[in-house]
Amino acid sequence: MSNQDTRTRLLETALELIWQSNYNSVGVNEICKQAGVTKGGFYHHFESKASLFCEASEYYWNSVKRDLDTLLSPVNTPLEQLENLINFIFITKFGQDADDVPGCPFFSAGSQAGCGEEAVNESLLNMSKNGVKYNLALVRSLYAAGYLEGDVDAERVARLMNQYIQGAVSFARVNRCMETIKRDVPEGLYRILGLKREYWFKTAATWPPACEKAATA
Amino acid sequence: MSNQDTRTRLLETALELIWQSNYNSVGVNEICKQAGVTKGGFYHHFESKASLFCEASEYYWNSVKRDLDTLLSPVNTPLEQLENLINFIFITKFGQDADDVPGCPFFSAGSQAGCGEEAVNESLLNMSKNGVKYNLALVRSLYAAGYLEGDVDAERVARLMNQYIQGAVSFARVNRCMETIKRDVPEGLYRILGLKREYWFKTAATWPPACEKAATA
DNA sequence: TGACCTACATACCGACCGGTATGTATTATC
DNA sequence: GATAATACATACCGGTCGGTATGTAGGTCA
Repeated sequence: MSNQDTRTRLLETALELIWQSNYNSVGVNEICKQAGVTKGGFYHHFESKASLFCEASEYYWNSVKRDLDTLLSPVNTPLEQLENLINFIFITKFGQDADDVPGCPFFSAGSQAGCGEEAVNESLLNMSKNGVKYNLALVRSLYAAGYLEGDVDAERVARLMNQYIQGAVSFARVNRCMETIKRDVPEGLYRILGLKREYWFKTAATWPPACEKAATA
Repeated sequence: MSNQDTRTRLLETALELIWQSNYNSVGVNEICKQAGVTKGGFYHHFESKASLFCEASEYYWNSVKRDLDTLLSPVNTPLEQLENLINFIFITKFGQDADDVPGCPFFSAGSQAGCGEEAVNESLLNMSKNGVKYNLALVRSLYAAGYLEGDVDAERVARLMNQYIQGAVSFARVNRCMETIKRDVPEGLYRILGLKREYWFKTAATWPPACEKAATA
C-alpha cells in the first residue's frame, strides 16, 4: 500500500467517523483502528488531530465541488440545477444503513462549532462560505430566468438557503428520520427562494445519473 | 445556601457552559468549578453528566415555555406574535459579551447530536418537538388571519421554521457574527411562512417589554 | 445525649485522551 | 553494496475524563 493510499484512508475514515458523530467524540485511536493504521502512521502523515480535520475538510470540499460543478452545470436549466441540488443533499458520501441520517459532515458541521480548536472553526467557516457561493450562482440563474417571485437580494437568499439546509440536516439527525426532511427540504427551499408556485415539484432531476444511482443503491 | 439553590446553580451553570461550547467538551469538573460546587456535591444531586443534561433540558424548556406563552399570547396579533418570536431568537438567556453568539443551547442543539448518550438525544428530540408545536399554533393564526400566501400545510411549515431557525443559529456560530443573521432571520421566516410581502417588516415587537430590555442591556 | 440522616467535601480510581520517542522494515540514491 | 531517507510500528507519557469511596459538618428526632 502506497504512501498516498494511507493518507487517503485516514482522511476518508476521519470523514466517515466524524460524520457519524462529531469532531470531539471521535478519537485519534478510533480513526487509526478503523483505518488500519497505527498511531505512528497517523502522526507521520498529520501533525495533529486538528490538522487532519482541516485537510479532511479540503479533501471533502474538493469532492463536493466536483459534484456541484456537475449538477449546477449550465447545461442544465436553472430548475434542473435546483432539483439536482436538492437531491444532492440526500446523497450520503459514505455507504450507510438505510436508517442512518446522511448529510455531509461539514455542511452540517456548524454542529461542531465551539470545539475549541480555532483552525477547525476556520475550516468550517471556509466551507460554509464556499457553499454560499454556489447557492448565489443558482439564485441568480433562477432570478434571471424569471422563476422567482418579487425582488431578490441574491446574497441574502443564498445565505438563507445555506442556513436552512444546515438546519434541515440537523433536524434529521435529531429526529433520526430521513423521510420527513426528504419531503420538507424541497418545499423549504422553494419557499426561501420564492420559487413561483407553478414551478414547484415540476422538474425531474438529471443528477445523479441513473447508472450512478443504481451503483450506490 | 439551600439544597435547591445548589441544584439550580448546577443546572444553570451547565446550561451556560454547554451553550458556550457543547455537551462533549464541557466537563463535570468545569461545571463544578464554575458553580462553586465540588464533585461530591454534583454527584449528590445528579447521578451522571447525562442526567444533569436531561434535567437541564427540562429546566430550560420550562423557562422558554413561559416566555413563549407570553410572546405568543393571543392578546398579541399574529403579526406581533411573529415579530416577538423573531426577537426571541436573539435574546440570550445568559449575559454575554456583545460579540458572543447567542441562540439557546438546545434549540440550537441538534448541534450536539451524536454525542453518544441516548438519553441526551432523547432530550433534544423532545425539545425540538415542543418547539414545533408553538410554531404550528403561530402558523395557524397567521393563516387564519389571511397573512399567508397560497395553501399551507401547517405542520410542514412549522417544521420548516424549526429547521431554519436551527440552521440560522448554527450559521451565526460558525460565522461568529450576529449582525448577519439578525438581518437574515426575519426575511428567512417571512419567506418560509409565505408571509404576504405587504406585511414584511411592518410590525414593532411587543416583547420583551421595554423595561426588561433596558434591564438586560 | 446519642443515633441518624442530609448535604456536601476530599481524595482517589481506571480508562482514555492527544501526542511523542524510538525502533525497524522498506525503498530510493549513489 | 553502503547510505540515507521514507513509512511506518511499538511502547509509553502526562493530563483529563466521568465516576466513586469515604470522611465530615450540621440539623433532626428519640
